[in-house]
Amino acid sequence: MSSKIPKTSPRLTHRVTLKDVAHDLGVGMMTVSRALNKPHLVAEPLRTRILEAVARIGYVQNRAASGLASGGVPLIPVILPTLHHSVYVPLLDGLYSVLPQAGFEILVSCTEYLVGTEETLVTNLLGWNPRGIILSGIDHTPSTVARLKQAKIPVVEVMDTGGIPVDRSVGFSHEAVGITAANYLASLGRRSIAYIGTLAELDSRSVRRIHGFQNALKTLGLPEGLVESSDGPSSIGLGRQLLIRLLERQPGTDAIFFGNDDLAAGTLFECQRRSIKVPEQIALLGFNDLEIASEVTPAISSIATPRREMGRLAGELLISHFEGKTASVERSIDLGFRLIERGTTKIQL
Amino acid sequence: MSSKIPKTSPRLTHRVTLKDVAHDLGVGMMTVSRALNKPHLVAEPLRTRILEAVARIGYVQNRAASGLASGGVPLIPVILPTLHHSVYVPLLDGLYSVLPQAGFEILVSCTEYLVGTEETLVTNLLGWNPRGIILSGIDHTPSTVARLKQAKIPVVEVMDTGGIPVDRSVGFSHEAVGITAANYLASLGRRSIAYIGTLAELDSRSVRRIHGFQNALKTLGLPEGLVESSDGPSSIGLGRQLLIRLLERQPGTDAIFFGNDDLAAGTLFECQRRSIKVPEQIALLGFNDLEIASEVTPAISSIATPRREMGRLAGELLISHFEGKTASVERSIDLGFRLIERGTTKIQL
DNA sequence: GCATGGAATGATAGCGCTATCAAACTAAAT
DNA sequence: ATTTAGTTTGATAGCGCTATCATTCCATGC
Repeated sequence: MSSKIPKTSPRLTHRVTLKDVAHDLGVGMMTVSRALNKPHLVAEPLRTRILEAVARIGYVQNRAASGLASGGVPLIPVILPTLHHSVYVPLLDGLYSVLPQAGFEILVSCTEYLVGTEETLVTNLLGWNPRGIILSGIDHTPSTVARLKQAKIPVVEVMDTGGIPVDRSVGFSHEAVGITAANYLASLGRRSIAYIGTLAELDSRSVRRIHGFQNALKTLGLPEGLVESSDGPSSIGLGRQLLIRLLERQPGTDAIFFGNDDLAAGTLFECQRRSIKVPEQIALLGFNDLEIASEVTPAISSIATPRREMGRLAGELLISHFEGKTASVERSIDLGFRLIERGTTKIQL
Repeated sequence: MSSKIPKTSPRLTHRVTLKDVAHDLGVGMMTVSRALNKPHLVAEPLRTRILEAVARIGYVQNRAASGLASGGVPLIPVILPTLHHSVYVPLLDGLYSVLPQAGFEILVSCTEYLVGTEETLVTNLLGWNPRGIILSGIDHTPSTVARLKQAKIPVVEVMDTGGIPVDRSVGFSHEAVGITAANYLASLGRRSIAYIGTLAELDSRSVRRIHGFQNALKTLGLPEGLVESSDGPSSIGLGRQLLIRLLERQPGTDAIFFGNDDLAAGTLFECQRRSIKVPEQIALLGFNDLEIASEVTPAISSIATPRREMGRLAGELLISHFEGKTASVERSIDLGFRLIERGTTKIQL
């Protein structure tokens, strides 16, 4: 025995492998593999013995080996902008409500709106040979798009519509949101309407929202909406700060549309501190319908976005793709949005 | 053409492999692999040519193959309770501030406090052969612990201290938090002190906090603290509801300690709606020092927890382990916490 | 001139698993 | 009994990469 030194290095301590389980039972590796992955292909008595042995020995499938051998990993990477506010969490919820039960694992990554991050992430994530991928937004660098197409896997872009999706997209029109916001605030008789939001370099959705907003104001013959923005992540405190800056620049502002509800909440709190009457003096319209919007007093009017629904649908699109019945669905799905009137735009009885 | 049917199935379309790059340049695969993973081992002119070819051809490393061949994946899975509130996001920030630059990818999973999830997740995640793993909490099923030990990789448990860590732990004592809260509220002259929180089946940290809280009250000779809890995820709205239930059960409550700041905010909002004076009639003490606590008026006193620091330190512990200099550090690190007095416990000038 | 040694590159053998095909066995049909 | 078809199991060949060892090529020093 021990005649030769093994060719391979003494790796991290020897792990239990399929072979160990197979030897233990005196069956072939393939049978064990089947019992685990395609149980219906193994006859009952054997299958039970195998599963029992697997549990007893503590065998855990090596995902790298499995993925390599089978040419792909049952994994769906999701690239979100950030988790620093709760905006994208419902999207994950939606995904989690359908993908795991179809046998897919979800891998969450965030760009934090940093330039170049998406491309790096996409490249890395595709290295796993995932079965599909979910991105947020519809703006990607050309080489990112090339990579995605080269990967020949289904791609779903969420959170936005418009343009030609790489593969499929599920979202809503941010431009339309901006228009709706402007028209609504104008319909309340407001004339000096501003926008408060964050404006990270890569946040083209905000840009489109602002674009729609400004255009609608122009169409209405109203003065150009002042945009007060910062590049930090959206937060309550930032909403406070931006209001202060805004009022310095344009004290007569009588309505504000926000890029996110936490900003609106910050502004509301600052207004209360300064005894500015909301909505009498300034009307506030938030975005995303986060929990805080409905919980403060007065409750913040907001534009609700179908984030959970988007996640669910994105997941379902992928699943139906894998089941081969994908042709029927249109490539770009617009889920719309909903304006919710609350106390910061309407005087409550 | 098409003389033989290939032995292997026509996988997902042929991907660019290392071999393709090597052939393109007329060099060995190993040299390409080195140029990518250990650049210093490849002489300058060749290295540049290789990297150029890689970019031109669009080669992406197959992570499964790489992980299989090298006996592990530069991946650190992190198992958190939930992302449904922003409590754990700073922890991720801390991890992201150190692990990626050391070459590790982070894989986030959540248990959502569901029974059995952690064990399943640990099993699955270990299947990737990660180099280390980060868990939250110090309570795991025996078989989870067995699996972790069997994996022979560094494990860091965050968010809690006490007991014997599987490997290492970084956190603070929830029991001590409970004691501090009770003592502090009592020191303000409060006598009917309650607790409002969530109490998911697996949230042993809440249990320990409540335990410390109740014990401290007993030591002080105060009536047992009423616990009003729910098993849903913590939220502003839930804080409102739980206050309503609490006041029905014990109208004379003059101080409340919360399991999370969003609950405290909900209670504050409900108090304001009901014209209950805070802090005069009821003092509120939150937990975690979330942004909302400092932004509402009156600002909510809270117990700040070092979540970002925990993440950073957990990451650094792993890194130093890989660098072999791990012996010096104690196995369980207590980072403590900090009581922040604000308007909901002290009348502001 | 010829060892000596280091640096750069390449050939080879797996890593642990699954797809494939072949074999063995069973049951039904002829 | 013998074919036919279906079911169950096993042997084998990679998946694409990296660890290892062998080889080649130079510059040194004696």
